[in-house]
Amino acid sequence: MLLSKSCMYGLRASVQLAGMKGNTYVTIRELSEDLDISFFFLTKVLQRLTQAEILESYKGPNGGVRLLKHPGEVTFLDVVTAIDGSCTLSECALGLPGCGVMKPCPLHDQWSILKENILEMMQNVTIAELARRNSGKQGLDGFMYYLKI
Amino acid sequence: MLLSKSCMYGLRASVQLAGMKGNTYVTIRELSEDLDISFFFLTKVLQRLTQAEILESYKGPNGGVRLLKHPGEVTFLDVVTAIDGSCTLSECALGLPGCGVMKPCPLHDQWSILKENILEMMQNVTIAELARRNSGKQGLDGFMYYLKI
DNA sequence: ACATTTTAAGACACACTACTCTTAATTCTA
DNA sequence: TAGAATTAAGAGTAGTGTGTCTTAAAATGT
Ligand code: SF4
Ligand code: SF4
Repeated sequence: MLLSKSCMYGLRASVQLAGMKGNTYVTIRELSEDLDISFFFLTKVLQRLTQAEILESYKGPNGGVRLLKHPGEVTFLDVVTAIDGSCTLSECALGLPGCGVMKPCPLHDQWSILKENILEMMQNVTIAELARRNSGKQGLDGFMYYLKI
Repeated sequence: MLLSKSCMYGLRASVQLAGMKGNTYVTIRELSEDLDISFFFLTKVLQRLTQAEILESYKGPNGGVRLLKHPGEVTFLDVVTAIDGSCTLSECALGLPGCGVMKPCPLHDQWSILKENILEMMQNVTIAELARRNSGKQGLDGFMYYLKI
């Protein structure tokens, strides 16, 4: 699996938040129900996004989490690195000690291109764009489309 | 990490074997020392390749493992699937339940192309080709180049 | 002040990967 | 036939990711 489950959950939550009108606090309980993710686990994941200053949290009644930055300025990669650390793409094909550009493994030329493509996509796609693509499917809001039925 | 350690080790061993003259049995002990991999762990990994009929093993003195097929007919993907099962690429970006072509997630169009590129590379690159690219580096055989110095 | 709502933080269990070691089975050689 | 070499199979350990729960802290409203 390229991305960890924590990452996927964080992405789903971020996109869901980006797709909501206004930027009010949403409870993690509500998010977890909409996205069909364990409340306890999602709480842990979103704490990392809060620490990374991608989300902002507020305790107490009417509290919850919300996006701290404009969704157009938060990239797919931002969320992934906030959760999984500096990306799962650091090592790769043969995982040789001390490999790299100076000492490329026999797959490096091809592999580094593929890796670059993935990284580029992650850097170019914002959660605002994902939310936009995700809106208005069969009248169901956001990810409900996938989960219901 | 895209590939498991077991996979990387299996690939390194396969490429090393493909790069050797003749197709004689090589002891796992020797392979483990050349590739700087734990003997015990490499034994486990290579057992899977033997079960998958990519390698052939022979017990006793002068025994060891060797390639069963011609290295030009064993792809990168063959080795990966033999070890990690039907590939780490099955799920991906958002890992939504019931997603896919009919119900694409907001990243599917871009992501499926990247995924296809990786799969294509894995299917097109044989261990013979990797061994060829890996030969004759600074006079050191195969992966010794990376490990020594 | 007090009860309620909500996130934060930490402890815990489970599964899986990575790794280690022991024993059994097979084969060769003397 | 005895002993050494070698892989096969299985048990055991450590660490990490995933998931659950409990307690603490903060904010609200009465
Ligand atoms: S040489 Fe390049 S492709 Fe090969 S393992 Fe290192 S970073 Fe990856
Ligand atoms: S819709 Fe496509 S890209 Fe998205 S998670 Fe499913 S298979 Fe992956």
